[in-house]
Amino acid sequence: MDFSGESSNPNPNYTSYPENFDLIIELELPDYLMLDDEVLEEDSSEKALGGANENSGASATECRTGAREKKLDQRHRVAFKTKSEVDVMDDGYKWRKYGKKSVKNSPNPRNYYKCLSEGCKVKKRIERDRDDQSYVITTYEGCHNHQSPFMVYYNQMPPTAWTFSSSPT
DNA sequence: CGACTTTGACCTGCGC
DNA sequence: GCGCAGGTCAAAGTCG
Repeated sequence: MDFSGESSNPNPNYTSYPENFDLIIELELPDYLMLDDEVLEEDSSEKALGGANENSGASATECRTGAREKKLDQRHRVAFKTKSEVDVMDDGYKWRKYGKKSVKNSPNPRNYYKCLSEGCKVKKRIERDRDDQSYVITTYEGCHNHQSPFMVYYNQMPPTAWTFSSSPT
């Protein structure tokens, strides 16, 4: 599967999840299996941490850094599983690989990426499902402080130009 | 030559 | 305190 802008897009709606994607993916990507129970756990622990008010409506400006903030920020983590032959799917953001690590109990290495956008600290991890290697598990951590370049590109175009068809006509 | 990837070393958190 | 596992760094290598 190739999500790059110039090729056919399996689901054009996926471009709409830059900020609240933890919610939106579930609604817009029926082919994706949500694995974000970690996020739910963090939600439940929020009260114990003082009840910082930044639920699913949290904006990029509410991202935090630091020890306690880091824990809170994990609530901005979402994982989903996609059946794909390629490991890295182009989600419209620019990523730089910064690490690769073999994981215990998994024959497949885990790859680590950072968002290349200036000031954006979003990270993602990509690994193959150890039970079914035809699936790729992608975990996003943090929230972008900018729009997807892919989304900006389409925002600049008239709505009539929003054709995602790969038809050569 | 610049941008990006690779990969081994190092750091940190957690369980025992 | 120790060891293990996960996460990050940074130098070297690769590619366009």
